Amino acid sequence: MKKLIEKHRKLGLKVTPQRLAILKYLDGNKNHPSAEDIFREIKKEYPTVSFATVYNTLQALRDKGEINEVTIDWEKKHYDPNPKPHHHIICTECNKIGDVFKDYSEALRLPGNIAEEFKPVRNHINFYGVCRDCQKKEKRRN
Amino acid sequence: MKKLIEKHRKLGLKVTPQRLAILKYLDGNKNHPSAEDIFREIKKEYPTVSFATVYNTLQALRDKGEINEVTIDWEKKHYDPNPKPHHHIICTECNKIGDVFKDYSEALRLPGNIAEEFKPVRNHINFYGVCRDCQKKEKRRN
DNA sequence: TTCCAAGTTTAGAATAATTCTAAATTAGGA
DNA sequence: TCCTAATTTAGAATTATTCTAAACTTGGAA
Repeated sequence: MKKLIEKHRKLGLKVTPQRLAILKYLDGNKNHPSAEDIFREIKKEYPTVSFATVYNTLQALRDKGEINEVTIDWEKKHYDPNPKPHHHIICTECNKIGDVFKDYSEALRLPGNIAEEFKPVRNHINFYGVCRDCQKKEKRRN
Repeated sequence: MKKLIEKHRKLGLKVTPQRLAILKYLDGNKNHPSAEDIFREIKKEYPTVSFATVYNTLQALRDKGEINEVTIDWEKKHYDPNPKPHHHIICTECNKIGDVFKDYSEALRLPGNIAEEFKPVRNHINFYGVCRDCQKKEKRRN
């Protein structure tokens, strides 16, 4: 709590109550919330909070490298407070997102012809699959 | 031309003039056009064509597996008439998209813990980099 | 060749995530 | 305590995409 505040002051971010609420909500959160998820949560404590505040804060945190924008869901961005690079898997049935902590970088060399056209900087793997819950539902249907 | 028509009739798609124009525009196109790119092109020949037609056709083709939706650009979808699975690289400066034809699937095993939670079905790698033109521009600026 | 049902096209409205605006407020260093 | 730069807010704007419902076409069948 104190640490959260100090950490963000040091980053040059003013710590407003709304921001603090967002920081607390994100801290350690493994659910890959969307901006709306965050907005709804913060609204409970600060009923007048606006979407702009949520987006502003998320952008500031992203620019400071504190959070990752997750773009595996075409519908909307999700936010991941784990700034360590990693990959994601999404359930094609329910859109649940999971983390994939494994460094594949050795294997991800670009073929020569395209390496001439582009200087690669980073990469991200999107895995698509079916989560446990949806596998169960599938079975029930059959 | 004749082949394009026959091929799509066989897929159960009615071949209208607008569709044929879209098919011809996409055939062999390596530029990863967006829906708007396609719309603007078709509009030259069919000034009353609507976005709905472009999107309908693209969806039909996608559902038949004839084209791939490319989602590497968060701003908008792009369309790739090469139905063979492959990966993409996007220039972080100008959003130009390139194809990466290499099968990485052997290397992309999921770690055990996440494999218990999700049954993987497919994957797609997004590479981010800087294209030749933008590398040149960068140099000029320095 | 003609007919017709199912599929397609169209203009425009609707949707939804995100960004912008400009005025009011607040954090936090001096 | 003050002050300025950053932040918040409500609401409007933006943008890609989807939806709607009426009019029109396609292509197989009679």
